[in-house]
Amino acid sequence: MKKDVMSKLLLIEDDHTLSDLLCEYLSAQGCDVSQAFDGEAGLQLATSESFDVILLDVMLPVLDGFEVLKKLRATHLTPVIMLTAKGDDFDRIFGLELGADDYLPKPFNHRELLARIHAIGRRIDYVKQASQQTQLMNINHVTLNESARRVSVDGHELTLTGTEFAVLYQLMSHVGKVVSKDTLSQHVLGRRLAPFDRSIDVHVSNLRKKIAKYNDCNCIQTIRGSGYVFLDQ
Amino acid sequence: MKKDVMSKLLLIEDDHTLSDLLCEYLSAQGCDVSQAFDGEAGLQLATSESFDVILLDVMLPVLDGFEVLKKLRATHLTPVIMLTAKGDDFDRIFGLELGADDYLPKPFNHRELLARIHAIGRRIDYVKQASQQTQLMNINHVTLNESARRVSVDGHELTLTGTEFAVLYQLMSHVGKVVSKDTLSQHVLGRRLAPFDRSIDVHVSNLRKKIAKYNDCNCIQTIRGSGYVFLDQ
DNA sequence: AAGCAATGTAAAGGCTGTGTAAAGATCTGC
DNA sequence: GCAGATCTTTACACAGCCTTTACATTGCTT
Repeated sequence: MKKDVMSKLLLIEDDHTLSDLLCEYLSAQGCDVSQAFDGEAGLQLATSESFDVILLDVMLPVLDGFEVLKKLRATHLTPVIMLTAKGDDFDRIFGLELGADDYLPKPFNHRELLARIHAIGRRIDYVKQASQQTQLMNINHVTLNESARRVSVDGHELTLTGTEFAVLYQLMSHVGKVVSKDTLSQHVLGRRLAPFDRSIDVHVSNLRKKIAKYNDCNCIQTIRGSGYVFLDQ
Repeated sequence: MKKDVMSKLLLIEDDHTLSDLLCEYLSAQGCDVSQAFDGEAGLQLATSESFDVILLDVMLPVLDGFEVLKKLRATHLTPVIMLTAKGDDFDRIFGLELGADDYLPKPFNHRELLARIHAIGRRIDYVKQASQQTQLMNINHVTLNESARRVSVDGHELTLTGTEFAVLYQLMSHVGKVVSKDTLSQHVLGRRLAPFDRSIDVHVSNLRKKIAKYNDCNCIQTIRGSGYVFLDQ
């Protein structure tokens, strides 16, 4: 929901002045921006780290933007917004058909760029959210009914608070996957996890206690330094 | 990939001539297009059926495009591409910040519109695909599950510390390539490698010991003076 | 072969993340 | 405005594990 902040971006642009300017603006808007100044360096970075969005200039030394995009798409699905001085249709269409997500002709308004970055992030969040929706889950002795907001353990109904339910729902809808405390905090409490904030720990502790009353399956495991995971089996 | 054909579209546009023209073109390209000629009718259709993408003109009778978008977003997450005669920045930014996925100023090339429709469809497919498949690496007897943070050797589950997992992940995601200690230190420990810092060596040592317990494949090799490499087979 | 630098690895603090009880703050329904 | 429920903060105990240290070993250079 508040993913707006902290997009991890890669800016591939050979004009140092423009690159620094953009970098400064986007950083001020809460993005984490990495820079590359030619196609090869950009591709190298793009394939070795993972970014939320890549901003890719078309006119680049060493390897041009289209080449970078083509090679990147051979292995990676990272969203790409192409930037270009050339404003003609053909270029735009070519970029989009090669697999770019968006295309922004220079000169552009910085705020429009940010808005387009957000648009892509938002769409991805929506789809992820939609694809994880399930009504009734029954995993490892625990049954969770999403729409009725009810949970039972081996048939024994639990009395959970809203937050406890939300935590359990997050964990159960990602069975077997580690869910970070930050993710939990954002989805359950609606805020980033602040240092020394122990709320999530306490909710998990209470949740475990309530579940353990009827079955000591230890279904909620701690992954030190990473988060919590709901175990299947 | 094969989503190219048969996108289900809703075109909300009051100019009948343009609407029919677009409709004809998009249909010829294999899209299933519904038409609405004012904002209210469009919103009605948009909320009662489900579309892959909605093409929304800004200047509309009864309810303008922004209003339609705002009301639609209250309940639906359908992708929206806004179309407008007004080319100014503010309009575009406003639309994007309201929740539009893309923004295309008139007059536009039909092929560009199609390319942008496809770009959105493609992104959605990618995300769906990515969010339902667990990232599994299986190299040289070692299986690593990224999202669950679990590792097994010939089927035997390993108990790794967070740092050991991170080191192994770095090495395995660059199979066959030498990863320098400095790179490892930066990605795994979050700091440059300082002189006399032996942490990485120790973690690699512990990792090897744990893996060797189940299979002495010596998959992690030392490249003296350069770093470490995870060997395939 | 000697010497040096890079690496392997066991062991020992010491720091950090986590569990949990209890107190304090905030919300909610009446 | 009150009472009860719920959430957050605080505090302390504890375990895990990261780093350091020290010494052994390896491999390259001359």
